[in-house]
Amino acid sequence: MDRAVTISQVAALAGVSTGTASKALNGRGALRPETRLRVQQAAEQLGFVANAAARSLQTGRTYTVGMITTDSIGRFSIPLLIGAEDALGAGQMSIFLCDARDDPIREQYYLRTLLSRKVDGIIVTGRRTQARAPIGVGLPVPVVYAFISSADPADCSVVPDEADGSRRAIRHLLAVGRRRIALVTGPEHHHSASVRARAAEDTLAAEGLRPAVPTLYGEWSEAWGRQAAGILLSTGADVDAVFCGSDQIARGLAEALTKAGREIPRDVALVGFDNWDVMVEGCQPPLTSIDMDLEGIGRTAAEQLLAAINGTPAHGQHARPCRLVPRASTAV
Amino acid sequence: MDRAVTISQVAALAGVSTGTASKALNGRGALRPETRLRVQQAAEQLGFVANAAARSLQTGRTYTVGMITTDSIGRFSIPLLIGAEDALGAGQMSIFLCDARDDPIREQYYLRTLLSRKVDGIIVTGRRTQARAPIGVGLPVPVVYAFISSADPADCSVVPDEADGSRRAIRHLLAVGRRRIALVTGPEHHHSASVRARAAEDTLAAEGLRPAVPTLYGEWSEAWGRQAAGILLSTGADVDAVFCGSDQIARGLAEALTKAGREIPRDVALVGFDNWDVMVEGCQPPLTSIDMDLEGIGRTAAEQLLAAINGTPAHGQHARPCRLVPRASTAV
DNA sequence: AACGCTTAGGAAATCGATTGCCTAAACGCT
DNA sequence: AGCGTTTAGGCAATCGATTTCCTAAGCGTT
Repeated sequence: MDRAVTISQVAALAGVSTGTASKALNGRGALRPETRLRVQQAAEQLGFVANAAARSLQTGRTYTVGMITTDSIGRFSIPLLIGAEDALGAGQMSIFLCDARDDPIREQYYLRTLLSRKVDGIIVTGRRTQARAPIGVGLPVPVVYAFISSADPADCSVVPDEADGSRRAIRHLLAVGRRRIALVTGPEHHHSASVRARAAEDTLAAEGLRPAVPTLYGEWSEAWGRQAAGILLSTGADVDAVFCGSDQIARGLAEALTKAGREIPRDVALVGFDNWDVMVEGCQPPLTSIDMDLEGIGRTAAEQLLAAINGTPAHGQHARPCRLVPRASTAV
Repeated sequence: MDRAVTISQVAALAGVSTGTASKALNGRGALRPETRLRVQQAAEQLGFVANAAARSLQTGRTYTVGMITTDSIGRFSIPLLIGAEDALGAGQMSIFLCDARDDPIREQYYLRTLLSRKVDGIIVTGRRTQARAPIGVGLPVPVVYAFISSADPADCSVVPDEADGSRRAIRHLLAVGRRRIALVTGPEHHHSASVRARAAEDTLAAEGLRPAVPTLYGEWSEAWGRQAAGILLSTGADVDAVFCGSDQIARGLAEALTKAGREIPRDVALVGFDNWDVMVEGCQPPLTSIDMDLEGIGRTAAEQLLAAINGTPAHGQHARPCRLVPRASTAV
């Protein structure tokens, strides 16, 4: 545990004033190249690292951003975080991660903390059931919502275009020759579930088709997928494909259908949603799925935040397209 | 975007000096209760939040810690992070999350950044095949390794006692009457795989038993689990239980065994490792598993870090016991 | 030689909060 | 009434780096 090195020590070693040392290290001012070099070597020798607090006190910038996950840090937050880090890391910014755990009190507490730390901006994220209330109004720093969206249209939100994902899934199933397509998804009150289902239905309708059976709403679990398989089988409906609201549902369905003697994809083709590695690869056969490109969303959100920090804020909701990743569960 | 409120504005509004305002807000000095209240109300009214940079410049403490994940932020990092946040949040500290992505250059870069931000301490985490080299020597702040351990025994590491987990798994299988137990796990060169396997073998040996077949090493995947099932069946060995090195392996095994007509747990009991919710619950039947209590490890690591920050550092490797979570796959 | 101009680098203010020291007022005591 | 003691709160230094302004030295020119 050494003692921290300050710029005055560097200046002293190089035989200059602290002001000159600062200029030398930051490439400012008019200095002889030789002096500059001398200071840099002194800094190197002492292992000098500038105190960020002192610097930000002077400059007003901290080069930090806060990331508040409103519900718990989960599977979805990781790629978002990685994407954001990518975009920010290049600009040398650090991220404060705050897990509000779906508690408004915690959320406001974290917001306060971030403001006291004078972050340059804030990214708000979380799994969405629907648009959320803005985290604050008249905040002294820009805020960008990622994955989740703000109810205030003046706020900047970056979200996946889930309807686009659904359309891709349905078009893909149609392209591989399926026509009797069923939809199995999560809770009806969940924004993602209803948006995805509706877009799928609309895409079918555009082809003059309807779901093979009325859309089945349930939960986001494998258990529900298995249960839904039973329901589908029991109706006797002649289904040749199922578009699922999540990979977990798809996987449960795959398991139960296989057990009941249906062969995937020959008898029934399957498409999931999320493209969650362990699920799509663990599924038998491997699962075709829709990828929301969460990393891209994280990256875009961070870029929007940087733009806002630099004075050119974007507004409104930015929907990013999804991507279909074909695998054996829909192979022709 | 309001302008930030400083303590001088609060002081002015309350009609006192900045020094007095500071004392009033921090409960220091000798002030009339009435004055204190007046300042507090002024602060409230203006929405004053102290500038953390200015404060830390003066006090030397930043109330922030850095968390560096050496390999990518993954499934294991989340509970660790949550645990750490728990322990630190209570003490009002914030966490800088840095993802080094298994790149030593990035790692050193992040270390530098954290030091410039004068974090009070650093938690290093990551999944590793074995103990890692210390992240730095003679650092000006305390460091605690979580989940992963440092090769330097003088460093403080908090890790799961994986051997303990294995013993619990084997004892549980013995307790439910199994004797012909097979072991299927990850790559032999992977520290966790070998430690878990060896502890399991030793526990069996202590009962005068040996694994039903030589330990099968492979990868940490469901695919390997399925493949291993095939191997077990083909040897014709009369196995009545399998202890797997991960939940994914166990799940693959469960699927393949069921398909081959074996009933779980009647014919073969299964124990996994990690207690990963989606795996243990998705498995049919639900999987008995070993929980390493990652949240507890994160919490303990943070507590150790706080202790070190407060001047009483711990040294050496602290192994924390695991927990067996019984489910249907080993039900009697 | 005297003047003006450029260049290199120093001195000091500044950012915002904390804190040690000091002083004026109020109080109690003889 | 006078003196010592307590109390309340102000003043100013401080943390470390940046930045503006300023000055001294060095140069060329006539």
